[in-house]
Amino acid sequence: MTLPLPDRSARREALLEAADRIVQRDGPAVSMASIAAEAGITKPILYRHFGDKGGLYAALAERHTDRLLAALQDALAGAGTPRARVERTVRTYLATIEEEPQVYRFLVHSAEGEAASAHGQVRSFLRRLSELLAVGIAAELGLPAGAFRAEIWARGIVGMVQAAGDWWLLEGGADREELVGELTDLLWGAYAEGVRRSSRGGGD
Amino acid sequence: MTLPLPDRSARREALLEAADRIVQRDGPAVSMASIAAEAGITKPILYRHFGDKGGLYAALAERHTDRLLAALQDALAGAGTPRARVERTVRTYLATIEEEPQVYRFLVHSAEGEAASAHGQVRSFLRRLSELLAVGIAAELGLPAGAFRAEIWARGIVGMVQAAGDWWLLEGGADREELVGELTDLLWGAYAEGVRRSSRGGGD
DNA sequence: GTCGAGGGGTTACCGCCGGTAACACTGGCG
DNA sequence: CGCCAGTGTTACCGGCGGTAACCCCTCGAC
Repeated sequence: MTLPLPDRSARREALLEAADRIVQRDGPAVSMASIAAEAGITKPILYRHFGDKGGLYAALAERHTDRLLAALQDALAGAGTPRARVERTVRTYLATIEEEPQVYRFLVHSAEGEAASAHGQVRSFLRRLSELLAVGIAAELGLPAGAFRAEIWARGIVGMVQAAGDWWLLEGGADREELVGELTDLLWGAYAEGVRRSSRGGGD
Repeated sequence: MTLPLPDRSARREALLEAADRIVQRDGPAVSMASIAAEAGITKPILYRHFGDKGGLYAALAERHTDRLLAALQDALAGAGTPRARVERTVRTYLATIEEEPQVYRFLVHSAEGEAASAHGQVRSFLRRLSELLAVGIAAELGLPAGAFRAEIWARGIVGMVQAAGDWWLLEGGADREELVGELTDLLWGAYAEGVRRSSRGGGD
């Protein structure tokens, strides 16, 4: 391997996959030593690659976050009536957290306290999702970027779906379609009210 | 003091107040040693009183949770139109988290990971709030206790307000009344849609 | 071939945490 | 006086995140 990036990058990728395995097996509260053991190396190598625990968590979260956000964006931006798009997005979210609950727990739980890396804040999954949604909502309602209303709505909607999904997940995870229906109704009601109010005037 | 509870209870109260001071000063991630130092004693006494860190956190959270839940219940159950009651409840919630952000952070953050006491799960603030709201919603919609819809709604509503409030708080905390208005609109729209759908049939 | 230089890897450590065992002090009681 | 119970302390354990110091293997220069 005499590539521009000899094997640093591949090594890093392998380490992240090892970390991923161990997180999926033992949950998000995992020690650096156990990750290193899973990767067949020792701690200092991990630290040379990622700086500190926050750095590793951030790198690990970024991969999953990118993937999940892309899926959600596709679901929301696809074809269909607005209501169908909302429903599809909710379904995508719930299906993902049901299929990979450990990943989901890691993403939601990691940014709180654990993953405050030394160099710069880690924009967590929920934060990035909210930011994306805020842009979409502002566009949908004809509000300027960064409008207070759009920001609040995005945070509120994300929080609603996250909280409901969280409860549903640890309650057993049955009846996914029923949950999709309920959440879509809730969001749709809120959305309709918002459109009504927004078209009535008062942007920011 | 020759009361039925000699001074065990008073001592415990004093320890909790010391813990409260130190949490309000240093945030929710506080060591047992520093709490003990603030109380003027050493660690083993703390452990004799509360078992483990989770026990102390649970006792500390319970006081604040009881108080906050009572205030919210009063706000929701008071006089006025349904919309006014929702608005008043949201305002109460936001005012509280604005006035005591450290307490709020402690309540929301503590139950996640840190405060899993050895003897029994700690029903966190958000969980208790959701349970209360679920009962109220089920009654309001004429659904049986524990109905899936009421549970989902309660979790979703709590999550929405919590997420929006959280963002607003760390974004500077300006314009509380505007946030109250936005959240009330959102919740009201969702609620109206739900009533419509619920009266149309389909309970659980 | 021999010798340095360098870098990937390890061991062994630090300080802090939650949690606990074992000991010291002090007062009542026969 | 000896004894006991309770209360508080010191001193420790294992494990964590994080790091310093060393070790050894390779590679190029002479």
